[in-house]
Amino acid sequence: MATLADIAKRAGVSAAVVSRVVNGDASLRINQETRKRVQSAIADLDYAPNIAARALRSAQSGVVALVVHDASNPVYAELTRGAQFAAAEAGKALVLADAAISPGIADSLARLISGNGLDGVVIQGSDHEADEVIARAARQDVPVVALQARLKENAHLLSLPDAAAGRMAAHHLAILGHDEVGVVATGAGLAFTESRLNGIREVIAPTHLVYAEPTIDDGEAGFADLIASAPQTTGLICLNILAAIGALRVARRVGRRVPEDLSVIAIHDLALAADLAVPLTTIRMPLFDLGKRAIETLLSKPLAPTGGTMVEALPQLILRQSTARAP
Amino acid sequence: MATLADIAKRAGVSAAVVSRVVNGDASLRINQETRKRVQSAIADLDYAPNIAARALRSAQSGVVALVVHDASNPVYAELTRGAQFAAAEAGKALVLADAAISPGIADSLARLISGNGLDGVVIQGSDHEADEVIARAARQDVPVVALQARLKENAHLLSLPDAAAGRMAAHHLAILGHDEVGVVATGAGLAFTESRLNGIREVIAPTHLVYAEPTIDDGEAGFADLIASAPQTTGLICLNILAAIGALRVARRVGRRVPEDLSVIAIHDLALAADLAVPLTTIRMPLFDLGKRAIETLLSKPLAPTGGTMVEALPQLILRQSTARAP
DNA sequence: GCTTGTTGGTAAAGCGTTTTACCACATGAT
DNA sequence: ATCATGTGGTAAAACGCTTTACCAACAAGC
Repeated sequence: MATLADIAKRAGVSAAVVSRVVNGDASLRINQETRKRVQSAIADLDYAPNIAARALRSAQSGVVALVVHDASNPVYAELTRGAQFAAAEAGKALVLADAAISPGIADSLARLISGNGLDGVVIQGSDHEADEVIARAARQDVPVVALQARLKENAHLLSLPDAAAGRMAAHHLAILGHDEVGVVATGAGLAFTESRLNGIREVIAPTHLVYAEPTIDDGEAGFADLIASAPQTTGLICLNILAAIGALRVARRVGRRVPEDLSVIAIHDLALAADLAVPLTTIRMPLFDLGKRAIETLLSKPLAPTGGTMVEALPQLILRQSTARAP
Repeated sequence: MATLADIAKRAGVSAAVVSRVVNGDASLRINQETRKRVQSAIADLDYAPNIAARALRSAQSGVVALVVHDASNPVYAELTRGAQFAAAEAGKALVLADAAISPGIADSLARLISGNGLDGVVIQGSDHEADEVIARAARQDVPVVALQARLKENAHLLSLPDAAAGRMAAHHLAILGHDEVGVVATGAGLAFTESRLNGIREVIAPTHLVYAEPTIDDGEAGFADLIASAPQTTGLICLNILAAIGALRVARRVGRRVPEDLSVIAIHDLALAADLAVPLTTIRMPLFDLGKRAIETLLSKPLAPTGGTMVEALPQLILRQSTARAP
């Protein structure tokens, strides 16, 4: 409502002074009296700088975007929270874009980016849309942090400790004596999937591997295939907890008792995992940290150029009742 | 990168023409040839209008905010998705603010609002922070849609069919013959809680009522109280599914079999409800619609002034295995 | 020759900030 | 007097767009 000029008039100074007071310009030499006058004028008139004018002048929008490919996946809720936390901390607004829910989101983002409406974008998933957004961002010198993706040109890559998670899951089954271990993998062809699988392979050699989408339904189908072709399986690692829940459904249907006949461990944790028909043993991943670090990395100047880093926090084994000694 | 002036120069016209072409100004009389020239200049230079300049000039930011009080609550994920859908549809960016995760979010929002950075805000929950935001928005003529709240000055209220949900839940237990029905209510003092309770009371008279927060832990504590003071209870209505999951934990702990000894029905549905130790019978609420309608209402001109409406979609009974005939 | 209308545009004033340069004035030292 | 040295500011030009008015040129009607 009130503008810089209004404040200036009321305080009997020029707009420039007000601007520099508001922004805490250290190079401004000002009398304490004058500064007080300006400050009370600001308080009196309840002044707040116009966002658009500031953005126009300074070529900084104060907005960052988080693109996820499916926000309804509860696993990513933590990620989003972490990102929100860091964005709030940095005084930036976070806009959320869900590729699944908003078709053509890549276009809108591209328009935002081209129009200088974004100070940075965090992008999760590495499909065609993501590539498009990254390319666009690169041309405008908008920093990009890619999560859990393959190393890209023009983007800083941030990863979870996926190999460690794989190792942990495999190790847990190994010490329980399982030597017929199947894997339901999700995210075929994605970098983090490979890391998890490599982690597993460092410890044991899985006897069977199927790919599925990270959903309950698809985990169901995937594990049905697996158990049909490898009925001797006594241990199962699911790279995603939703897929594991699907697998649990199948196990019950085909009469495998969990954990007596079959041990199941999943990557990613959920509060509700404790309340499932069989409380699920999981590897909790530091997703909050991932989201937080993503925004922090994005906003750090200078942005580490096209590098790759991993969040420091470690995965954590959450022991519940879906795993036991091999029969 | 390219500006209006660049396009104008390349097409041999004035910037005004380019602007009006870009915005599809119907009152612009222009030769087809000229229009083509402008359009190809735009394509050639890959022009996109500068968001900030446009926002400054037109006093419209193209951004709407959605404030939820806890985004980690899976129940509200659907709400958020609906809002995103509608925002994308309308070509607006949606910024997400989580009161739980970002302390002082009210202040940041206030600053955004005062700085003309928001075209509207949807706010869920009705605590002090919410009131503050609403008051601020009102002073700047920024439209507000309040969800599931008490009717406010200066805000348009949008509700779920809460009374119907209450009726449905109660009716379901009633026809199963339950006459000792307890209620774990959430959101003490909130309007939608009262509506749900009223809906229940239209059908049956609950024999016992406790209040809890809509979390698993609190549901646990709440139902523990209830069953201690009203051990004859055979039917339980939880106004929130997380609370119901907590109640299920207690039931197991104290040796009440669900549904043989105790029938449990909850408001709000979750995909995972089917995979719980006892698959939970629920009333699914049209949360996606609520989010979608919220944004649509916000953006409709003129905004229905300070009224109240309800989403049209009805609650839906999702029958699973936590309810049965009264013993 | 005058009005009247139509076509196809243009000029220029902002919108509210930020920032770079510049400057008036006072004080003290030479 | 003059020169330096602060002190405490100011002027004005952008930033890129939208929009209101206005207008030149030409044709048609009479």
